[in-house]
Amino acid sequence: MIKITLPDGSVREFAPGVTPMDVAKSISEGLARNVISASFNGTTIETTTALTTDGALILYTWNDADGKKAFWHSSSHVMAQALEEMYPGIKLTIGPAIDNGFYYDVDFGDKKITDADFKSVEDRVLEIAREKHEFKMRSATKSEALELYKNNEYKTELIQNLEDGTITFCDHSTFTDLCRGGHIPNTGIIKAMKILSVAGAYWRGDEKNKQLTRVYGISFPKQKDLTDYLELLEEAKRRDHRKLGKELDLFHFSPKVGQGLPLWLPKGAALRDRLEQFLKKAQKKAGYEQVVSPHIGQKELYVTSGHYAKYGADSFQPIHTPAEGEEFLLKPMNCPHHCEIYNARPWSYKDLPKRYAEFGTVYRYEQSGELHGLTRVRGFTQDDAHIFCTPDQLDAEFKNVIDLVLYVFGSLGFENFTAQVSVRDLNNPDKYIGSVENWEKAENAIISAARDKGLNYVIEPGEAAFYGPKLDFMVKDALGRSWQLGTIQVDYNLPERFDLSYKGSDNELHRPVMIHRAPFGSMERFIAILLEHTGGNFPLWLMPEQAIILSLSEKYENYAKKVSDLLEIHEIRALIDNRNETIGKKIREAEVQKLPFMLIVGEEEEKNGTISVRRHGDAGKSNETMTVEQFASLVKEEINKTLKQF
RNA sequence: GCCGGUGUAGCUCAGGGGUAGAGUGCUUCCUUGGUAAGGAAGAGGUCACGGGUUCAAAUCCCGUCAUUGGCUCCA
Repeated sequence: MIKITLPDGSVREFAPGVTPMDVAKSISEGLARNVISASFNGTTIETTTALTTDGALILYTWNDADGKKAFWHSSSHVMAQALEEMYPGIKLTIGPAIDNGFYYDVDFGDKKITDADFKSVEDRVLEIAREKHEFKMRSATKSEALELYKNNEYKTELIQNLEDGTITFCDHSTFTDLCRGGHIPNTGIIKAMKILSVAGAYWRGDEKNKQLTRVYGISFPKQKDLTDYLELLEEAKRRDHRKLGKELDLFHFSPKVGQGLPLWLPKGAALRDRLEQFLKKAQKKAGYEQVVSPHIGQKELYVTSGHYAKYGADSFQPIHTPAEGEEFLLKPMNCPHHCEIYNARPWSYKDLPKRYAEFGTVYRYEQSGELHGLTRVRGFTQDDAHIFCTPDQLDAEFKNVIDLVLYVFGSLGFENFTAQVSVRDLNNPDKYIGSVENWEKAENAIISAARDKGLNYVIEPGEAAFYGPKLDFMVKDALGRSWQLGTIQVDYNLPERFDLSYKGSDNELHRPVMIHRAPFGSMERFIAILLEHTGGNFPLWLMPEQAIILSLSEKYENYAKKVSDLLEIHEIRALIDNRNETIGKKIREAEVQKLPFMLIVGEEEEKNGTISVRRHGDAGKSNETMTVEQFASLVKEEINKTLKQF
């Protein structure tokens, strides 16, 4: 008897020799439709594999990550088959599943695939899918495998690196591929498939190698899922911060100024300023002190910090200076400057921690192909701070920073986030500087802080910065996309390099520990992500303009002004639209501009001393008439819902 | 940096070897309105830049720049 664990957690028994599809067919109809893969003792089982040992068989459904992976990996085989049929002579390399779909890297030789060809490939994939070919795994010897791929240097290279006896193929229909496994039972489950894009990708990710064509696809068990997915992509396009930034007049790029150097327009600058004031206020309460440092520093500064050796001359932006033997660089980070601020005088343990904060603009020469809107730029402002503390204070300081980050996220409506603890890659010790003991101390401090604060965290080996481990906050936006925002990093290295010290109670000099932290990360990136998360409908407290007064005609101009003055007393930011346009048009434009409140004033309102309040997005609803005072308390109440005291 | 796409009016975009197009915005006039576009007239472009092919280039070819989808990178 074989015990089967069903996706709902219940267990059933089956005779030896059943296939996952047999299992699927024998259980409830609804469940059977959802079963797309199965695994036995953690190993994915192919349809032809007979189950002969007792144990728990887990059936994957579309809702499991592993199920999706098997589904998409199988889809990539079918796509490869279609491509091989349609473009004879091409060389297949690898075709894995990714977070959203799958790709296949193909050497098209002298052939080319373009957008116009996608449809016919998709059609062929679905045609093959409908024929319900089973995916069957089989073992092969190394020499067999090499023989099959004698004309494909990529697969040959892969096979050379495999142990004899571990080589397996997967067959379906007329197609065979070198494959580790992890498939759905048959192609028939693939009901919808789309090629999303093609892009260049280096063989094995190495830019010295030949560039292949990466064909990206996605597939689903239902047509509706594909439609929904494409709709999500459309929504993402509508929320693209580059598009919204233009529509809402927030920022602009000028080729004359240079690539990756954003210009902040008045509204965008106001938004930034509001965010900065918000954080400064919280930081003041948390005991931070603002400092200011210049935009450039001597090359020597970065030689001392170790960044120069680590990143190389090419990633710094030098500036021309009069020839006095000095060499200046635009600062790519604020930490060395802050270290020197700390060094301005000697400190006692009684003075620590020192918390230096600065909205510091930094410049990094990012590769041109990397630049992307505001999320990847060459000049940006970090909401940086460096905390210098005694080793004893590290734990408490780290936790304080976590509290600050959580406060920031809460006030801006990011509720869905996880924490990532980035630690060393133990197999690659040369990548890091600093002593092993210090690294261990720092890593343990971060992990215990994350645990004690009840964060939902994962540990990622190999993701640490070269000078220390870090805790990054990964935020999920309204569309479910994950972004890295705030970061907190422990650093035992820079205090050493800059010879930072404090006098302890034992009258001896000691080395402080340094924490780098940036809740927003960078103003540019944060605003970009906030734009995409909110679709431009920022929290009310942050909105550059919270309301707009729409006069019904020019006759009510004076009353509109009166309302505006009253709003100012209540500290509500409002615009007036007195233009000679119809009220419908003014409303439409205010809606497009995403103004939270539209205050309509006409004859009736003037007579009663009231305003008619329309909320953004309230199409077709009847609107409330109230006094300015009532409106002001409504706004305050709304703001207090998101913007808490720190 | 590498591979592909794109670059036409402030914005969104059509067109295309032989007077440059639309919608919207802008200006002026009419209209003075009740919850997502009132009407009319007008101004506005070296078709990214440089070179080549051609009787003729915005259109075809090459290069540059910018931008965009990826790859590599991300202190």
